[in-house]
Amino acid sequence: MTTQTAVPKQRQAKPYHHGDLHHEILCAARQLLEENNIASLSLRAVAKMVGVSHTAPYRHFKDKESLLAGIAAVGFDELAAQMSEAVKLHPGDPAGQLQEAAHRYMRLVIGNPQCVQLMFGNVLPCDDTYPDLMASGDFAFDGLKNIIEEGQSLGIFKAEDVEIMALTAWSCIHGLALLFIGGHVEAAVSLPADIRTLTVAVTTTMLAGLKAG
Amino acid sequence: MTTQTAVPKQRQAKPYHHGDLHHEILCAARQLLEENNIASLSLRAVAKMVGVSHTAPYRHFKDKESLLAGIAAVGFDELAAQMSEAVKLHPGDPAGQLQEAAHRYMRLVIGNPQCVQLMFGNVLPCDDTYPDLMASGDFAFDGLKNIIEEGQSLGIFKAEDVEIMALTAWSCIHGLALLFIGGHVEAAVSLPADIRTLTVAVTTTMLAGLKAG
DNA sequence: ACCTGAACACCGTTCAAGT
DNA sequence: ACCTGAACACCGTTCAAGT
Repeated sequence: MTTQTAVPKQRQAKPYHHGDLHHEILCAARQLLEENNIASLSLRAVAKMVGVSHTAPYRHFKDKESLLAGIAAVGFDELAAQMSEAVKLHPGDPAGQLQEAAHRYMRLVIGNPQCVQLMFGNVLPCDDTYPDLMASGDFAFDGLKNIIEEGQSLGIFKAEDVEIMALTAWSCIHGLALLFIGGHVEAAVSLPADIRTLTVAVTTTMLAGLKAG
Repeated sequence: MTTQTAVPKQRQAKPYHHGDLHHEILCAARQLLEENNIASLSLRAVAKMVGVSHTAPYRHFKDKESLLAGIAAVGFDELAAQMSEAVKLHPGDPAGQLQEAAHRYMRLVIGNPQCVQLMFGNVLPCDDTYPDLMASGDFAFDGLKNIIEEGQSLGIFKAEDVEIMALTAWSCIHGLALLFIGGHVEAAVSLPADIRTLTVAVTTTMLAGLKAG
């Protein structure tokens, strides 16, 4: 009996259930979220998909809201990763970094529309209930500010308030992305509605406003 | 008995119930929507607030979704009204019209954040299930295009694609408004976070990009 | 015509109980 | 420690029945 108890726990064949239920619930919830909309995501459906009882998720998430916050946090992490990737791809070229970041922002939003609605749609509280939620968002915004500052020091961007210029750039592409996934761009623009063309056009106009006269 | 039946129906003291239950339900739903978030709006709570049974709303709205679409339609109507108001206030001054429209857009979004999330948050289907929903949105966008065209004919805006320029302007202010009500602007911008200042700054930059070189 | 009440299937959450 | 099943209050929706 003493030798049996020495066997490492994680090597036992599915002792009760999964090895990483936390992660599995998060993945299943993300998938179900994108399949329908955010209102019809049910904790019980997530549990059924993973194959556990409908009360099992409460071991890993305090709330339904807490699970939603977990999904949103993954989304913000991916957003921050895309932004730093855009910076790396165009060293010394702030305008190119901004264009690249815009395209990646659009691609991420269009690829995960419901997750984006969760991240930006006033579903989670803005206060510090979920501290790690906003952390990645702030990180992404810091990257944006760095791009603006580099452009200013190179003399190609106007020498105005960095935060406001960064916010302007963010607003532009964020607005386009959200209007697009809401179907409002297709309703408004008659001709091509090609995502890449639209992104280039909007970003170019925005850049023209940011650039030094 | 015959004289009694001649009394107009709407004068009888609350014969069964209200005179305009449709409108009352819509108003109560709007109020409850803004008090909490969109997920926790319940048809039964609306019915209780109005003072009817929880099945009465089904006489006036096919669905919960149909009620939500009704709320969103009111929002789009108000948006369109604000936009045409902005045009009237600054005749012959497209740049001023755009600034005015931006301020009114911001005010409306900040005043009814949950309604805006309903209008633009991928809650309702994009297809023609609710035809009058997008109609007001299109009307507002047409007004925006008219402003751009007037600016082009006056020679103060670039002579590029009107729809894309209008979409750029819309994206800018829409993005700022949605980031603001999501609490992301306060998290990002350190200093004033004054709405009017931000709106002027973002709109000015956007206008600089739209203007002819 | 317009509204009600019972009924059904679903949901989030809690809690004592199982291994 | 981790998971289950019964239980509770709530929800959207339907339908036969009331005035």
